[in-house]
Amino acid sequence: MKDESVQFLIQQLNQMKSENKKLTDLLNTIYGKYNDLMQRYSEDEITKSRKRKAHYTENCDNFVETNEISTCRCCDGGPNATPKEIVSNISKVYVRIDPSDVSLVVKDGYQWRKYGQKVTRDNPSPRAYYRCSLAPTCPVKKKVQRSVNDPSLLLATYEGKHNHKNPSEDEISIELSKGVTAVSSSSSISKSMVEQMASTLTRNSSFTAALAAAITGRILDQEIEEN
DNA sequence: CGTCTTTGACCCGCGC
DNA sequence: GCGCGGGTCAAAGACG
Repeated sequence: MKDESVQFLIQQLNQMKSENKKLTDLLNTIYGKYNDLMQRYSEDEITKSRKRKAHYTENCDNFVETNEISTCRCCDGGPNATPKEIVSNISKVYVRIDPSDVSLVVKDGYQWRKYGQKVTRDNPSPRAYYRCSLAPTCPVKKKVQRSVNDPSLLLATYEGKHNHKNPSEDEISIELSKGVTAVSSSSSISKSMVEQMASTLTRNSSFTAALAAAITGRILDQEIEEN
C-alpha cells in the first residue's frame, strides 16, 4: 500500500518535472520574443525621446534616467525638490480577441472604469482610457487600442503600480490551494481532474490575461534588477 | 440609487 | 502665437 503511494508520488513528481520543463521552455520562447519586440520598440522610442533628453542634458545639471524613472530636478522645482516622475512602471500587454468584438475590453482580473475614448492619428481604431476602480486611491491607468496591423490583437498599456491585491490572484490561489488539499488528503485523485483544472484555467481569459500581465511584470522587474 | 459608459469640451505640451 | 493631437473632465444617459 505504502509502495503504491510512493510510486504514485514519484510518478506525479516526474510529471510535474516534465511540465515544469515545458513551461520553462515556453517562458524562454516568450522572453526571446519579448526581447525582440522591446528592441524594435526601443528603436522607435529612442528617436522620440532624444529631443526631450537633449533638453535635459543640455540645460539641466540634475537629469537622472533609469528604466523606470526620468527626472530633472532643476526643471521640476529646483535642486531640493522631490524628483517628479515622468514615466513610471509602463508595461504593454498584447491580447488576442475576436476581430468582431468592438468592446476594447481586456480581462486581467482588475476592475476598470472607463473615463475617455479618443481616435488617434496613427490608428483608425479608437483608444480607450481606463482607471483602476478597485481602490479609490489606486493610481494605475490603462490604455487599450487595437493593433494597426492585426485587428484581432489588442494592445493594453498599463501605467503605474496597483496599491492593492489582484482579486483574481486571490481566487486562483484559493482554487489552487483547494486542489493541493485534495491531492494531499486523497491519493485517489485522478489525472483527469488535474487536467480538467488546467484546462479550466487556460480557457479562462481572465487567468491567461492576468498571467500575461504577471509575466510581463516579472520580466520588466528582472530587467530593472539586472540594470 | 449607485455605478458605469458615452462623448463633446477643455487643457496642455509640442512643433512650426 | 497658433494649430494640432493626446489626455482628461464632467454632464447626461443607460443599466442593474
